[in-house]
Amino acid sequence: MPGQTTAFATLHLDHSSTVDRAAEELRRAVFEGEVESGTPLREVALAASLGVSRSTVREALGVLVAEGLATREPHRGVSVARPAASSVRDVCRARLVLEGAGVRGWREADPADRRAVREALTRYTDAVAAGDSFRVLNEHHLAFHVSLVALTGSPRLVAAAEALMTELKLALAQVDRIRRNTHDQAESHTALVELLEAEEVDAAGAFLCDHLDDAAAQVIGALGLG
Amino acid sequence: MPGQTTAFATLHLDHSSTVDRAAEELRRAVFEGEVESGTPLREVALAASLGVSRSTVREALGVLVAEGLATREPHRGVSVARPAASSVRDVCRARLVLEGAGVRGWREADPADRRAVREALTRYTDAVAAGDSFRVLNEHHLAFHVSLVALTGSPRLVAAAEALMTELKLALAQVDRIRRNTHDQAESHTALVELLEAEEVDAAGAFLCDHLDDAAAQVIGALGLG
DNA sequence: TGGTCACGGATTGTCAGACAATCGGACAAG
DNA sequence: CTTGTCCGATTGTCTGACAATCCGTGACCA
Repeated sequence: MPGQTTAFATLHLDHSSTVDRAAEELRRAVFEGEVESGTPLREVALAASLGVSRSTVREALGVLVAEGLATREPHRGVSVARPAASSVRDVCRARLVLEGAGVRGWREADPADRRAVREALTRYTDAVAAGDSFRVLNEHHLAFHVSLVALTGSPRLVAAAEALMTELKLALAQVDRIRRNTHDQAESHTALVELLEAEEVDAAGAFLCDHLDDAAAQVIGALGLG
Repeated sequence: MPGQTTAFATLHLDHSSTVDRAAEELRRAVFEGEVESGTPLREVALAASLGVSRSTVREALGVLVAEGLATREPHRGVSVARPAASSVRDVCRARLVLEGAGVRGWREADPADRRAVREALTRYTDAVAAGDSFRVLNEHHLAFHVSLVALTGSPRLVAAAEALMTELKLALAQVDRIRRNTHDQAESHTALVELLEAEEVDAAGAFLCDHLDDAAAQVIGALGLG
């Protein structure tokens, strides 16, 4: 029966639970900047607002907390996490380790993963050229960096990198009005990939190191945490 | 008012919630090998067994799932995760990146972190010499490896490493009767630290690479997953 | 024989409502 | 300025309920 597995490849069905959708809605609200950092997320209010029960809200809040987007204090509830300068620095240091490992492994990496890096870059630069919204630019930008980690071929490192990016998106959500020069960013990334294509792995690593240092400094500066 | 902050520094109070204790008990049961991998964790049965409500059990199960110790399939419930050969390999590859970063940073690391590595090693070797149980040996062994990651000074990388170790403990729980030669292991770790003390960072990195490859192969072999 | 269908028990996902424990603040008293 | 007490708000946990879903079993039919 050839073709059976590919026959209805375009069909979808939403298998998401109510908790998933609630968590996603909360994430969106956080990234969209609808709730400031530090805002307490009251269970009853959210339940009423989302039209679900308190149990469901509690579970969704647990997801947010596990992702690091919110913090829970016993008997005091969950509030949107407030990014500190130290955590931004730590995220970037950790990223350097993960992405650096990917960059160093460029030569031995799976060709498919290398192709994914190129594609992530073009998606990003295309979005910049198209003048897309700040949020989708961030999305493509961070996806590119994750694709570097994917060069290691390790799903767990990719998952760790995605967790870091989530935390970073939280910080970026607070500075979305402070538009950095995304065009420069895009060029910088193109240069990085060109170094990789030339197999100048060490140079690419050094480049990445500077890039992440810059990123940390910019975000911290924009947050006014100097 | 000098001394106020340090006055009652030794006092403690258990602030753990029922969910925390339930999750801890489940973890213990998993690591102790009381439940095999793949065993379904039924909510009502656990609630009755632990003497808590189903809501509490559900939340505790969510914690286990988030830690990777169990997997949840929609409408099919939570079961103890079954370690695959590929995941063991991936965990070790990821560990190599994290621990390798720590080892490479030995020279620039905080002296306190370096001391912590030495202390973790002696705790491990002491436990081996004292003929401690298999489980506490694993605990000390993995703690040593985490202390290597801590050389990076990044809490997030340490957290990621701890997540990996949790997954490994799950796999090790299944082979605890297959006693590996832990004495060799201890000597191997001592050799690693001696390389570090001599600031032979590259040699230490290569050593670590071999060590982790061995570890992966041993665990996979013991699991009979070839 | 082999495949489809319907049924019933078991389990999860979600809900509603309840109550004690805890927290934060206001306010009085020493 | 510290201590003690009260109160409203909120969380942590429990109980009970119900629809949706899954899985096995057996009937039914080509």
